[in-house]
Amino acid sequence: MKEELARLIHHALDSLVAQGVLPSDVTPQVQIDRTRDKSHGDLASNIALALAKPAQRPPRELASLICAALPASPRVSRTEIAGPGFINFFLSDDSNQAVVRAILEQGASFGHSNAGLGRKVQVEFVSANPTGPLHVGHGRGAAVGDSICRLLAATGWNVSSEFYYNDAGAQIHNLALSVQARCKGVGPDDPLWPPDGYRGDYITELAQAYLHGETVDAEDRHVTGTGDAEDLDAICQFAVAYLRREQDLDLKAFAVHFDVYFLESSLYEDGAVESTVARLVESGHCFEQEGALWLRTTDFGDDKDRVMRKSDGGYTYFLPDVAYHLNKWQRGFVRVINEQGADHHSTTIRVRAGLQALKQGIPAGWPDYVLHQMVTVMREGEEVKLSKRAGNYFTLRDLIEEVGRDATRYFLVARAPSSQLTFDIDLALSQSNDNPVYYIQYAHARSCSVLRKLVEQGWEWQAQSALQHLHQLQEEHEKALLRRLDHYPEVVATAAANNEPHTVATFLRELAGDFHTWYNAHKMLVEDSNLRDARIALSQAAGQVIANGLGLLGVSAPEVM
RNA sequence: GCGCCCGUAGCUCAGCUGGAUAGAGUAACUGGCUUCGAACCAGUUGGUCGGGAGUUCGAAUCUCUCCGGGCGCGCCA
Repeated sequence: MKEELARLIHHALDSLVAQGVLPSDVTPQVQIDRTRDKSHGDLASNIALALAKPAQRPPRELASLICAALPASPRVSRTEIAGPGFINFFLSDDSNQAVVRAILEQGASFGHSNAGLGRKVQVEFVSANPTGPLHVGHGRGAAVGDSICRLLAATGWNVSSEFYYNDAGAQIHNLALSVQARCKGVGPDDPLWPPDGYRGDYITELAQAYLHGETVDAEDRHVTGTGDAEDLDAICQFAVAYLRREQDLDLKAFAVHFDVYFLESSLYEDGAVESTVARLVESGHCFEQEGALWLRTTDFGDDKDRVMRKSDGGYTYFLPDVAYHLNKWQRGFVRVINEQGADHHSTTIRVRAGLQALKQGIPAGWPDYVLHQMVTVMREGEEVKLSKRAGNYFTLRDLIEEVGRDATRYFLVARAPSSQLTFDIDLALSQSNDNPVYYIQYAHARSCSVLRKLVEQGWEWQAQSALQHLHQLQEEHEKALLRRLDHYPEVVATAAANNEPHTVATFLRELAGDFHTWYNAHKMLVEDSNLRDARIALSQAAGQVIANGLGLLGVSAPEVM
């Protein structure tokens, strides 16, 4: 519809140029917005305000000239000039009601588009090291990252989700030492306890499983404990598999799936790290100092240079990061989105700098980063501390078990990632019935319920014939709902383009509100069969869009609650 | 000290890449179920969009500056 209006306006502007009202050298950006207030019509353009200066005419006068030059369209019922010079467009009933037909015909694919053109996009998220349970911060990453995947798939991208983890570094060594200590009956308060050991209770359980010779089936590996407390390598293998499996279970409970698990160790095994170093040296952006090899990342906007290879010969994490992202580029992902906690934000400029130094033709802003701010968990008015090495965890699993998957996902994805999030457990528990997610699901359940009721009363309803009667929808509440539904494809497209799944959540809250308001104001199962058909069609359409939108957030749309 | 993020109603947060009178939820108060599901709806109260300056027809939104909070500043990952 916006395109249609833009075409009409361009047509009008052309004729004004021909009349000499407008100078011929202006190339206006025609902007068309949805109006916030329905008394301003359905759509509005600020074109007269923007062109007032080059045209040397007052905006309102110019607006009336533009309106006069607009070609007639069956989709526009009238125009109006308002405020400082806005042109407001009131769309025809046919135009507004057409969305119901589109929704019922397209069903689950309504709102989908093809902006991605089938191109390859990768979304990397969670990427927790297998050293402990997933906490709520990981949950936020999972909810946001997974929704971004769903949005991209809905907008025509060929999506691959990826989980990157370190299975061989210093933290993993600490993990193995911690498990070994527990195997030997050494606790955190013992002098023999490893200095940076993991103190959580899950380490004890892990050690027991290892000693009992349990077999662990994780997503990408299967390991049986040998029970040998002296074999640190065996302990390490088992511990990684064990915690991977725990994380798998959490992610499964959260309805999050990964296409690829990428191991940091593979970058060393296949020589990617070495070849990356060689290429960087070749680039001329490296230098040696105090026995270490540095990359001059300040050449690419970093505030200080970075060490790649330490004086002891080992690599810093920076280098595998660059090698990993080169690998992503080589796999053909024209777009990559890294969803991470904001505490990693300093890596963004570094990774991009490293990629630029490689001179592989990688765009300067590649990859995208979505950085979510910290999640603070409150319980009984106090902050729950999330310390990795202390025992007092509050895990993602705990949260899902307490408030449910749907509510957890909705809460974690409904806020802009750039805002800090306070997750109040008591609130989520005690007022779980007032959760926005239930409010939205209830609207969906109601639309299903009405259809059931209709059948119970012996009436029939068929989409095809109902669509003949859409002109019956004349109530203001119905028009508001139609406007909202029509907005949905644009919400999805914008959310996908900007990596902003929370805007879908906001939209759904508003849509559900429109639905509930209408539902309470007007009876659907009326005697007038034409009106009844039309209202059920609208109700079905609203239910469909709610289901589609919730699907993008990984939240279920139950038919009965 | 430097970098990134944030500051909007008592509380939790939206605000569509600069638009018209800044919105929801929650809390408080007042109403609405013999009628399709009251997990709902209608209404009232609640604001110096942290302060100040700038850019322009127009700023919560962009720029600068100050104040306040979070995160990060390692030859750790």
